[in-house]
Amino acid sequence: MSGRLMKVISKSGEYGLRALLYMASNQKNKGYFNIRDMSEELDISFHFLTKILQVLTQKGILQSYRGPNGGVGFFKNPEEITLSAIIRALEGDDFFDKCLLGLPGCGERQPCPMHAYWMDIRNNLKYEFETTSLADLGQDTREKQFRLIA
Amino acid sequence: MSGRLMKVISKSGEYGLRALLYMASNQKNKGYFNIRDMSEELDISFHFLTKILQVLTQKGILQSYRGPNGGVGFFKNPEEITLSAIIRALEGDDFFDKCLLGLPGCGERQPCPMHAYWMDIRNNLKYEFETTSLADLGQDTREKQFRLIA
DNA sequence: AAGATTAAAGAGTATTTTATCTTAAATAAA
DNA sequence: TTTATTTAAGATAAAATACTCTTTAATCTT
Repeated sequence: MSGRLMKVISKSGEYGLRALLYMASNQKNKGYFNIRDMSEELDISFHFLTKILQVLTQKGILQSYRGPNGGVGFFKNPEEITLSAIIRALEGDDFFDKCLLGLPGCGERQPCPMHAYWMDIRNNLKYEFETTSLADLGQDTREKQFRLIA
Repeated sequence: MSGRLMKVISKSGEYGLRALLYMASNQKNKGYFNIRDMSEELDISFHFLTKILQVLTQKGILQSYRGPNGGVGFFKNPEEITLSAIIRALEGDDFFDKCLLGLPGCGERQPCPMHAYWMDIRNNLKYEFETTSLADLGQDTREKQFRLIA
């Protein structure tokens, strides 16, 4: 029962977010990011990362190009990509609506004991995530040289 | 990549918390709660629940008794059991200290891009969980007849 | 057009989490 | 002291998540 940690997001979520932060903080105006290079830079399994970025492409956050000098690039402008959109793409659309106790259909009509309490916290988190853009985080990462690897 | 939800706590965490809320909202001044009965009442696998409650006993939140009319009861007064203590017992002691990106050793000295931002959110959550007692939640549950089952 | 490069897709493996089943140990009651 | 009851503990199974490997499709270069 120990060893588990506040795992708000899955490994896929962690890796996807790290990749996006990497891309946003290494703004190149043209061209695509090579996934192999990124996987080595970030020390993430290449195939696994590929699949995660695929999802982000399917969700309309990234676009991809095959062939020599191919890779992935932003489809939307990082200014318009919220942390919320990223997390929802990677973790599921109902990410911010889940009951703390895991009860299905928990809500105003049939609340669990934690409902009102947890909703406040959740909504706060939701607001924070909705008002933070990838561009902001990327700029911070670049300027303050924040680390993206262990 | 869909179907995953904001899983702040594991199934063990959900079940353990639900059981504690059940106990706190069914205050009997003497005697122990029978685990079999609770497992049926809450629709949680008996053996799994037993193991979870075992952990809460080992962590000094509950006490247990074997044999006829045995069961589990509070070791500490629910007034003095914080939500924080419960979550930490069930999810690990470092629950509120984990990096959103999963980077080991993330902190002031070597922050990830999310560190300051996430720390604020985490600390807020931590504060909320530390200032909420099981007795309060249990009283609410009883008075407002909140549900603990699907 | 042929070959090289790169992401997409699918199948397969490993690890972790969740759940079950069996046996042991403690306690109580007859 | 025997039997019934109940939690503890350990072994096993199933499901979910994380990761790897192989093949395919798109694109570029020559």
